Amino acid sequence: MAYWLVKSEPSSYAWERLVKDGHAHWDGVRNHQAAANLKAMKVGDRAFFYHSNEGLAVVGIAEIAKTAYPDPSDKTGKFVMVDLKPVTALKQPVTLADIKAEPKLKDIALIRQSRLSVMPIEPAAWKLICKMGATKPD
DNA sequence: GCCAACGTTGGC
DNA sequence: GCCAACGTTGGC
Repeated sequence: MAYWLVKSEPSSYAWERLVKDGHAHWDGVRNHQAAANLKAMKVGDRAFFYHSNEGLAVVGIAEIAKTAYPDPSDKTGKFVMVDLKPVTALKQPVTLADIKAEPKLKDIALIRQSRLSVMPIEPAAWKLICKMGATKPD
């Protein structure tokens, strides 16, 4: 199983809405690196759900419910989307400040490539962030 | 609201 | 194919 982190602005699609809906279409990605990460996702992979712009924290864990398929909102036909479903909220959100304050996490893509919206997470970093969020890794 | 990072576009 | 201009993202 692989681990990922996906970003969303709460004003466009918040964690609470994913929980309420029970699933989400992760569309709208228009960055090739992010799209490549989407294509590498497999059903059952886990992804941290990060709130950007507002909140600035990892708030929950989602699971990949469907692998990449063409994004109908993309007229060029080059980009893809996946489906997500909620697994659990973190008992305690892990903020960007918390992550920056942890030396072991200083090299994760969330910090190194601040604009990337879909990124892989190392298993060690996954476990650590779960621990910081007082939540079991699986 | 500002600005840094960075991807994309278009002129040459 | 280079590079300046411009647009977008996201932290502060």
